[in-house]
Amino acid sequence: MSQLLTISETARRSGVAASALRYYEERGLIAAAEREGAGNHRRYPRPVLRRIAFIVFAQKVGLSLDEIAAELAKLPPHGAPGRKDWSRLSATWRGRIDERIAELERLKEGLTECIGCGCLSLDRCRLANPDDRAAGFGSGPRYWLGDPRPDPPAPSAKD
Amino acid sequence: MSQLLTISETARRSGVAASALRYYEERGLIAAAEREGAGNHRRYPRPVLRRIAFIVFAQKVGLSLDEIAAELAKLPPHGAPGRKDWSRLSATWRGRIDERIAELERLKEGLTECIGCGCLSLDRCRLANPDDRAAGFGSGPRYWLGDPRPDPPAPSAKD
DNA sequence: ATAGAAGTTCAAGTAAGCTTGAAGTCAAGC
DNA sequence: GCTTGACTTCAAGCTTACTTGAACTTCTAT
Repeated sequence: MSQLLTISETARRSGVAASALRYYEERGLIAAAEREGAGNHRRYPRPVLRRIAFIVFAQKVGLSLDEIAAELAKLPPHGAPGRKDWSRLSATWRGRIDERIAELERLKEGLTECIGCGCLSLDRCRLANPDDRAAGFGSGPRYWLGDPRPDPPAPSAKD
Repeated sequence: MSQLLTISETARRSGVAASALRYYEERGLIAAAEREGAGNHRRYPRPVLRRIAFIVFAQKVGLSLDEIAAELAKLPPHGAPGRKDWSRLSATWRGRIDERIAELERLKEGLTECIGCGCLSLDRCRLANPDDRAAGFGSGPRYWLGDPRPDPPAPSAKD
């Protein structure tokens, strides 16, 4: 077993399906070595495993593949993120994670206060919890996802 | 303006697009009143607004429309959840929210410990952070989403 | 030399949660 | 009575992140 890994070995060792690896390659997140002399088969240099670990981790943080691709593009094509890359990223990611946690905390509050009271008012909830879907959490109706509201909520009888 | 709301009014007041409301109705999450005498136009009883608020909130908590439908099915067709429904639900939901928060905290830890050290090892990350994608957080490669691993990670040279 | 495992590409399918478009109906105001 | 806008249904499209299948090639072991 050489320096270069076959796709199935990479899949086995990373825990990511071969089809996903091909997909990542197509999207430019990872790259195989020259295929010369390998009969058109992919051969991945070992550091690809770190790149894959990076991808999986970043997805858990909530980044899309596009965003991850943008980060990986700052590295050499076959390089994996090192210490300094991490210190740069970890600040950003930590911020993102904290935002998500904060959102969840607000939801928990809403569970008792805004909604537990029995009013379950959209107006109130929106006040207590404005625009917090922007982080790409869940899917939901598109208005709430950052589209411009066509009309502000009418100041009407409580519903 | 009567007891019954048109779809566009409901949309405006709930902040949810009319198309989404029709979709919710199709999925059985909400129901219009009899359409007799309204020329086949939908008329929603006022409590639908609370049901919609419920739906939006539940989505933020991370429930799928199927799960939300299951909850709403326990209510009368035009009724909105009241105090007692909430106290039943809030325990469950709070648990879910707490799980997600815990996962995010683990990720934050991984940011410094497991990965910040420079190893960025899949094996280590998996040990520190096992199977935590089950909550439907993010998408990622399917193996990590609860599919059986075809093979345990080989105890090999560190990568 | 040849079976069978593993690899390749490309197109199409999947899932969720909607949105959009086409084609037609209904209703209110002038 | 006619236009305009709101409404209807139904089918198809969109997005993300992959998976699956078909048809074919290549490596590995016997």
